Amino acid sequence: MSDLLERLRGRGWRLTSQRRVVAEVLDGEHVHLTADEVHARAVDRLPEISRATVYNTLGEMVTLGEVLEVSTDGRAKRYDPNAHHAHQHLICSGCGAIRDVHPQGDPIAALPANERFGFVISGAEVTYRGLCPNCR
Amino acid sequence: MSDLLERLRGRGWRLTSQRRVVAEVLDGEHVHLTADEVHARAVDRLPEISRATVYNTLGEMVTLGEVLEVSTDGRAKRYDPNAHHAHQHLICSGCGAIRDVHPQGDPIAALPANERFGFVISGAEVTYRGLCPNCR
DNA sequence: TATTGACTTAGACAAAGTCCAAGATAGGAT
DNA sequence: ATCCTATCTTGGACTTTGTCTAAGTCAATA
Repeated sequence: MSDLLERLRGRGWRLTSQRRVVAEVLDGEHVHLTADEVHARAVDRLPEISRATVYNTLGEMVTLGEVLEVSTDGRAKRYDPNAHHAHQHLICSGCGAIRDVHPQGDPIAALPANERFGFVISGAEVTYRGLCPNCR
Repeated sequence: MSDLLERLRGRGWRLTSQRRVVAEVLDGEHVHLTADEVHARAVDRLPEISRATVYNTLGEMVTLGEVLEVSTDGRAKRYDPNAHHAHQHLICSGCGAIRDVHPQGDPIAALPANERFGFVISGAEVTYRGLCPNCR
């Protein structure tokens, strides 16, 4: 069983075939899929799995902090199973390709106290935009 | 006429009443409105303006670099007329409030060459998350 | 293996955004 | 000043993305 499922089971999740398949799809390809892309791949393995279940399952994984939601383009959300390794994203403005990247330093440290307006900061997401070698 | 409209006119835009109203709405409130919120406010001034025109107009302003699109929560895109002053966003996880913030340093400089994968980087967006004083 | 609350399903619904063909109009040409 | 025409706008249908509900199913415990 994948690490992901094992962690979820440890939190009281029922281990259903549907959840297993969603986890396998996320673990299997290290790309950033949309919910409907996850559903399409899940259907290959479990033809009767419903869209609602895929949406529910992804949402729960996000709530439990096992998967990250990435809003890349204002269209469909994408799901990133790499939640336990801090990283940011680099997106090609031409073809939409996404790479995980690791900038130096902590972006939160770059925000001075007088720019925090009394907020308690919990995180920072950095999205780099550019053109990949193919689209240049 | 607003600076925004003047710049757009300089680029060959026809100055229609609809575009004037959209620009006025964006200039008038320095908040980050969704397209439908812009439409609702535009209807107050020009009752027959259509949703499609508001979407078109905002999209063109974004293409021309006069307005920024901000994907805050994976739902509706928000539009930020402050495109000519570099800034980032701080979003309250509780109530969704958005503040413009100005972190120190250039986030692009934090991405080492060996993490660029041959991309030509054109920009970086930083989204800080946290809880505002009211939601704490 | 019986029970039960959690899970899944299909389909309706909602929200956000795009597309199209027909009509209107800004701004240059006359 | 008026005409012309490419550009712009409109309403409505359509698509995409996501949520909700009620009824049926099943994993895990006893």
